[in-house]
Order: sequence, then C-alpha cells, then structure tokens
Amino acid sequence: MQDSLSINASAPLPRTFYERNTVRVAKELLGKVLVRRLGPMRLEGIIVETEAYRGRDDAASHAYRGPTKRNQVMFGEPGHAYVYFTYGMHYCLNVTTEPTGQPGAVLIRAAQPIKGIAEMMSRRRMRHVKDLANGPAKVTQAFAVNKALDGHDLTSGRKLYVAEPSHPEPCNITIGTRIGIKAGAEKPWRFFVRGNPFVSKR
DNA sequence: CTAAAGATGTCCT
DNA sequence: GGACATCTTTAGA
Repeated sequence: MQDSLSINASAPLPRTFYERNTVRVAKELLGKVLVRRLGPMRLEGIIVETEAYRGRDDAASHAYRGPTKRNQVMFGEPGHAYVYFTYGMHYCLNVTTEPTGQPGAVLIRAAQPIKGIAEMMSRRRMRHVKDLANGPAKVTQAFAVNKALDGHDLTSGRKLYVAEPSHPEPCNITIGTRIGIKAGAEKPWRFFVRGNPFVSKR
C-alpha cells in the first residue's frame, strides 16, 4: 500500500534504474530531479535534456576505442557520475549505465532549476534563470560539479544524485540528434522536453 | 615527447 | 553567425 506521505521524494534512484540500455535510461531521465547537496544547501533541477553515449557501436562515445584512464568509470558499475573536462575550461556531467563491464553513459545537457536558484545565480553570474543550466557545462557550473565528483556513487544519497520528482508531470519527449560531435552525429540519441524553455539552444 | 582535437560558453559584429 | 579562450586527454612518432 502506497501512502503518499511516506514517499521520500529525495531518495536516490536505485542502481537497477541505471543498469539498463543507455538510450532507454537517457529517455527516462527526463523529468527526474538532479540533486546536489552542498553542506546545508540543496540545489535541485528537473532534467530536461539528455544524450546517450554507448560503446563499440558509437563512434561519438569516449568509450568507442576501449577503456582509458579518463573513461574507465564508463566501464564500471552503473549509477556513478562520469565527469570529464573539455575545451580547456568546461566540465560535463554524465551518469553511467549498462551492467558492470559494459560501457555506457548519459550526458546531462540541461536542467530546469527548482531549488537553490539564488545560489545558482551567484555561481553562474547570470541574470535569467533560463540561462543557469541550459547546456552541459552550464549544468556543472550551476550545480558545482567538477572532477572531484568523477566516479561518485549516485545511489549513496550523498553530494550528488538523481531522484523521482515529488510532483511528476507528464511531458512530451522529443528525439533529436546529438550536439557538438562529428562521428555518429546521425544517431537519434538526444532527448529533450518539447517546448521547455530550459532546454539548450538548437 | 609532441601535436591536435575536443559531448562548450561567451562575447563580439 | 563567428572568433576565441584554454588545457586535458589521447594517439602517434
């Protein structure tokens, strides 16, 4: 029996959620809540845009050519954060997928801020809420995510995790092609909430 | 060891 | 629409 008052909205998604097909996880992450705990502070945002990156069958993936020091977490246990540094100044946040030993990750491209907005504003120095997390490197900046969280267990409920929203809303999911890549650019592995103003620009 | 590209953001015209 | 900042990672000599 499900009593709504007993639902802990901030409980992290279980590992079984991540231990599945990467494309499917990418799609189902839309509408979930990204939670960052900074001491007493809590930053939250609804995930509105994701991209799936797989392994040997995906030339755009970091895991395409096999494991390296950077991408090793993609090959590890599902439900961990994969954070990498790029363009000499930006971090990108992914969550690992697929059973242990099989590479896969979902890039969190955009989020709709719902809690800790003042803190995000000061971190980002932006005027509009829309600009806080409407891009992969903007998400990491707003949510204070960096290399220190690479490999972090998202089921631990500490520091960083993803949870079910307390008030789920139906959303129209749209499929598109991934952004900012050359190889594998034709694969329809980008998912976003149609009409949501917090999605990154196209 | 060296070189080249990169799952981007911001500011400029 | 385009330049540019800035440096890690990876591949190849």
